[in-house]
Amino acid sequence: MKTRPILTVDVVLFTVAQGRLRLALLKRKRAPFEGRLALIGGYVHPEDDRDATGAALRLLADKAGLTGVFVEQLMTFSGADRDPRGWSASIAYYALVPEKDLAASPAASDLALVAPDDLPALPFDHDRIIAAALERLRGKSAYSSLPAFLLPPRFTLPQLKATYETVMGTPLNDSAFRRKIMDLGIIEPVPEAKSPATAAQRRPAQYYRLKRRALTAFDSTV
Amino acid sequence: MKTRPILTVDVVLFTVAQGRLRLALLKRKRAPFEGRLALIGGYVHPEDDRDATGAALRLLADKAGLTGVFVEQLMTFSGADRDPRGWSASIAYYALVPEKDLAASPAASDLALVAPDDLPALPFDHDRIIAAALERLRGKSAYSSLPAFLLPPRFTLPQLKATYETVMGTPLNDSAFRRKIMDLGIIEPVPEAKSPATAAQRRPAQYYRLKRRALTAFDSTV
DNA sequence: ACAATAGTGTCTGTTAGACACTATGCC
DNA sequence: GGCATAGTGTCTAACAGACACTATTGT
Repeated sequence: MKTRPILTVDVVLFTVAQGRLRLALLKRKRAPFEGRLALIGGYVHPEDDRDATGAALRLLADKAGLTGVFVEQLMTFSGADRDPRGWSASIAYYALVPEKDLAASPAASDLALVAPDDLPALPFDHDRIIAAALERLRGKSAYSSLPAFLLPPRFTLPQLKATYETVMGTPLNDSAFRRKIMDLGIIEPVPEAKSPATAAQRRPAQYYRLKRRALTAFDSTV
Repeated sequence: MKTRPILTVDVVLFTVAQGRLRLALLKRKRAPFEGRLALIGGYVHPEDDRDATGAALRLLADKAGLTGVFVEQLMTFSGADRDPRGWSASIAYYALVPEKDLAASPAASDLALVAPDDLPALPFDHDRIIAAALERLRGKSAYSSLPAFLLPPRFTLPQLKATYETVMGTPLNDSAFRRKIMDLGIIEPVPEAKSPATAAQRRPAQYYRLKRRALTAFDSTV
């Protein structure tokens, strides 16, 4: 048999930090493009990985020190020219992680958090992968609970609204947002749980959480 | 280096025939599952294929005798268990083709046209791939011109409406359909072109066509 | 009482569905 | 003129944005 194509996985890891949507890049430790910032990626390990999603989760654990992250397959980028090593296919994923989880990771210091507008020049076709991930994240956020995965397990509606606004880049109407999010039926109030009141935020807010289904990583068909 | 995973491409080829949505399956000519009906698929050929989309188009040309088909990447199915040959990844595509093109293909007699409700037992995880393709086709049809690729280059609005209804499986409101399709701005009337009137269809209908952009195969990011 | 944010109720403009209506061709 | 399908106009109900209003806390 002739040599098979290279098969890799790349993960676009999103978070919201300092009020902006950012993605985590990592300095490559090996050739090609050693030392350059790039997406979190690596080879599929057929012995270790149950499937490509498993490979994505392993990469997030090994290289970013993260477990229990939301990941979803984006699409596969392939071709003869995208990798100097030869014909390759990269199964791309995007992942959403709360800022605190990132900060608490043992690998936090390795990660460069950059806003999509401030991307450096990236190796391979990682700029195309990021563009596709952004488009998917924004498109899907409009009618799903996606941005909630950028928040801690318990969050208030004002926090959730702010996260949607950060992801989408547009301000939202308050009452319309509440109506829509409740109609979607994807979150539920946490009984008896209100956010602490502070000097700045007088009235406490009700805590909500995503309704039970995969709070952990999962792979959806859409 | 350890052995690399198997990389294949599979295509879910849709058409509308006898008023129903159908997909084309092909008898496998090689092991594993020789002689069984399955999706149109095969190995990626790094020497021949520019990228995975190129491989999908090559497979459609070689195995189904079709060129100029609309194809779009669906997602990639991977894992240790889906193929008896070992850890594999299949980059799945779906394709839309007018019934007449299929009938005119030299390979027409090789293709089995089956409705999604009447699928035989399929090898690999082809049932999952088909389920995902159906969900994508239906989901995306609601707000795009996708179903138009199931029709000839020139079509009437009643034909287009019937195709949407066949794909979605639900009846549509006539005037709302016209409004929406015109608002989307994806089709335009063919000047001076009306369908012939018949005994059954007294009044001729205006022909429309998709507005110029990729009428040929293309690969979109969403 | 007041400041500050959380949360609700209501008005209004836009849009999608229902459906009656008109238009065009062949017999 | 009648029939069959193409295509349009209009009424209405559902929904999203705007925004004023009430609610709840700490000082």
